[in-house]
Amino acid sequence: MDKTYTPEKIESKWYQSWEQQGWFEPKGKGAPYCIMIPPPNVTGSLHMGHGFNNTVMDALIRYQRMNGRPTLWQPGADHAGIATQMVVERQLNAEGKTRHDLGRNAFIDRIWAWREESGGNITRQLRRLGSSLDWANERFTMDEGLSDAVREVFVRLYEEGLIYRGKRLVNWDPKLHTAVSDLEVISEEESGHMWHIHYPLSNGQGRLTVSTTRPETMLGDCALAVNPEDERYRHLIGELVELPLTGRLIPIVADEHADPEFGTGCVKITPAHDFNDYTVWQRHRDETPIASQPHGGLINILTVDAAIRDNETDEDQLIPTAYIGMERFVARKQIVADLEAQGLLEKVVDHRLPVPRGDRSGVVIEPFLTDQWYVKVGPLAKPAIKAVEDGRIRFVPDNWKNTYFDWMHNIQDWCISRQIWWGHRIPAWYDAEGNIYVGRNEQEVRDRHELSADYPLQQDEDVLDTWFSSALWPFSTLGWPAQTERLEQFYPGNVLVTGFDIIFFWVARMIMMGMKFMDGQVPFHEVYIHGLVRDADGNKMSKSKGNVLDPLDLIDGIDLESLVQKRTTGLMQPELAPSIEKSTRQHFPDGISAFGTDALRFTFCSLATTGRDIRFDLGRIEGYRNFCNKLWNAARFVLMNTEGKGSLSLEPELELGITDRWILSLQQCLISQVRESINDYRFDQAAQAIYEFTWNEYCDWYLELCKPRLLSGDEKSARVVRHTLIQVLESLLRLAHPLIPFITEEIWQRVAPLADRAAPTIMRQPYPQADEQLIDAAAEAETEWLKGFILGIRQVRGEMDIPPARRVPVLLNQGTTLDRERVKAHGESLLSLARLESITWLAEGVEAPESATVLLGELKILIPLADLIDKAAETQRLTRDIEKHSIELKRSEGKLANPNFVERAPVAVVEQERGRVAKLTTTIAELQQQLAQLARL
RNA sequence: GGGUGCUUAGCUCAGUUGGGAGAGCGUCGCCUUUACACGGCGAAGGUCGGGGGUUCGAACCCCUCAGCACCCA
Repeated sequence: MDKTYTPEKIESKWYQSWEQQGWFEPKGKGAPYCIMIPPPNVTGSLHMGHGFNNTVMDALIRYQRMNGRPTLWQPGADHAGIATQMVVERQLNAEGKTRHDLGRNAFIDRIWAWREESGGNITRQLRRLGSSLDWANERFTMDEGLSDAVREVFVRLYEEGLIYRGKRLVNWDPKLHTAVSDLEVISEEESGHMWHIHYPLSNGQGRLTVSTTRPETMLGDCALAVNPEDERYRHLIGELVELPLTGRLIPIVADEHADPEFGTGCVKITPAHDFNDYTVWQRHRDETPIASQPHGGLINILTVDAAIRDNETDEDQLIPTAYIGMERFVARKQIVADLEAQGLLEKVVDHRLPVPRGDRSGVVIEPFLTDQWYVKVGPLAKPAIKAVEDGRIRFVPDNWKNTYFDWMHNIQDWCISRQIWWGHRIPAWYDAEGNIYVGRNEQEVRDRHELSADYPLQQDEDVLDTWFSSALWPFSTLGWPAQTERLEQFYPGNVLVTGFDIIFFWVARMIMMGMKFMDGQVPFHEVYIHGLVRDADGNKMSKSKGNVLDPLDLIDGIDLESLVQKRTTGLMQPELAPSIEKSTRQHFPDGISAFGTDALRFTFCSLATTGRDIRFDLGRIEGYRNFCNKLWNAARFVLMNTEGKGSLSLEPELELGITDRWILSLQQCLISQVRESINDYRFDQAAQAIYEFTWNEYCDWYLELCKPRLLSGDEKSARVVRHTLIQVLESLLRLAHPLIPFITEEIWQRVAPLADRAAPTIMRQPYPQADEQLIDAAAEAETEWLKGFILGIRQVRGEMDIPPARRVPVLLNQGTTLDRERVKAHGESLLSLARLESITWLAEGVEAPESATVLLGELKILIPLADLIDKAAETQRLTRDIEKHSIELKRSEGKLANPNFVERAPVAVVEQERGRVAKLTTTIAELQQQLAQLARL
């Protein structure tokens, strides 16, 4: 083995071999275990969140696979309708073309071509992460099978009346020219203004002042509203005002939507361009003054580009000619200017307001009146709520169910149509009369409705929301609507692993759809919600902030210039490049060095606590790379001492020593702990337990304790050591494999034959199980004594700056028979680990020389000062020690002096306190005696 | 406005049912001791956000205040 752990040498080789041998496929009998991958966007690339998410899933999958269960981790990607279309449109733009130049079919061909090119990116990343996905059954939401499922679900829901088409206000993205769902709109507070505008009363007796943040929409006003309780305006209800710039007369209505505290307390109602106004309009639309407005008051004034539209032939001058064709913000400026010129603008005040933006395009979303398809969610939500309420689905951590319930209880109908080309085309056909025919395909529609082959039908131009197909993922990937064996075996899945950001988008919808189409069976029994990966400063990682990290860059490393390059190209807002470059240079002055997959995975695991934010800083991953190196070198040591050294089995004539029994005992404890932690999704605890055992017990103590035994010439003892070294390491490798698959496989291949366990892969070896027989409290106690002895001496050495090369003599005084036995038994270990020159029992009645003292229970360990130790330093050390202990003693005595404590606290606690006092008292006495002696000499 | 979560060592975070606060990184000493300097040994460092309450006893339970973050309207 190489002296230093070099991950790149082992990682690609093993993954290829695993995949080729088919070890990722579900095999065997027993209870199946299944996880569906949250499908990444096919054209995207994995970010740290994916890395984290997939590490956790792979750890679970490898764990269960080693437990012998037929294990399926279902891979695949979704088609990411809007995002993907945007990418390809940008490519076209760069060529000076638009999608309309190509036409629908050619454009879609082009997207498929792009998918071929970019889809491999994600799967390559997943492979580099070590993900043991069942690649032979990879799925894509636009594949034929999954598209069948989409059509089937659409038709069935439509036939049940759970999908309908309606003209509604939607969130309209004026850049992408499509409706988007509520969830795809991000509302954040931005600086804006509040305009106070005068609307003259039609009777010439004054005016009413309204406050608005969107003056340009006034062209579509159908009323003003005041609060019915508002004394200031009550007398005006029912009167008419003149809508400035248009001359149209509109009524003043009473509605609670008008907040007397907000602005002037008088608000304009523009139902076609504001969701709240729309509901106001619904309440008042039957009242004549509003009903008699053009279009019944529901007046749209914008084009799909969010520019002021032209008048229709029968509308006369509804929209003033001056503004026609103006983009919305240009129109705003002009309208405000015109109002001001007419003396109708009272004032403009600065105002912070939430501005809705499309999560893909970044432009301000416009409420817009269009025909769209909706899913009526209420009836689907009911059983989905119940499933979580009665525990058929469990959220981990549990409190996320509240988030789920909140949303499910207030759920809105889901707008599922998108005015784009890339996606599942809505299986609805129209005839010239406006009839709608829904079916699995055109032929079915014709057959069902007895339409002749030449009867003209036009398919709906729109496609479905990507999440519509993602919602079917847990069963569509398994072959549904066909009743396949895989579906039978792996639905429902065991756990869904995801971040909390898509509980609404995806988790809830999967539950609804799964239960609807799989006979009420939930799609998974547990939902493990983990935190979101953030940068070292706690900021969300995003391309526009320029703080994203590619997991592969942590695995392979990247130099600074390439990193800057990567972060500053392809930006939606190129003007951010300089600041991104600056902060990148600041955060990564030397670029990123190569840490390897295992170190990255171990880091992710150790960050998997119950919190919601996961800050990722390089210090952590570096530490775990060092851990891998430690494991590597420990293995190297073990192999150096075991390979070619004859039989390593525990022959009958051999007997385990104390420390052998000790490390084996600890390991059983570790195994239970790790199993428990993984079962609870506490990968941080699993990782920490493995780290701690490997480094702080196995390497720091067991390996060190082995050295003198291997060199002692006692062949029996050496054989026992070799046996134990290899057994513990072999088991440890299996235990750690789900977290760090590559290094464990690489080492295991060398180690397993020595432990009589040779096999083609560690992946399909049994996961370790604690053996109660090996738990050995006596060995643990004795080893603790041994460690205490050594630590005491090391402490003195450390504090006195005695170099390790300098061996020191030690005198022992007092102590019990047990101490004498133990000193005898572990003499070699003590000499070696504490770097002693000699151990001598002080003869009866002989005065001890000037010494530094360590207390180990009754035993006094003396290190003669000679020329080693500074008397003043030792005095200081003792004094400080006495002080420390005295403070503790005082506290304990205080407690015991309180009768309430003695009476009411449990006996064990009181006893513990008494024991503490006794021990501290003698310790302090000993130390004081030592101090006095030192002073006397 | 409603909701959720957070505040523990310089930094990032653990902390089981209430019974003497821990880790990693960083810092400071000593050390090329033959697996490992991606290392070894030792050390320093905390009023557990503030205040109040319950309790014999609170980082943990309750109330309150402050700050931060996120979600929903």
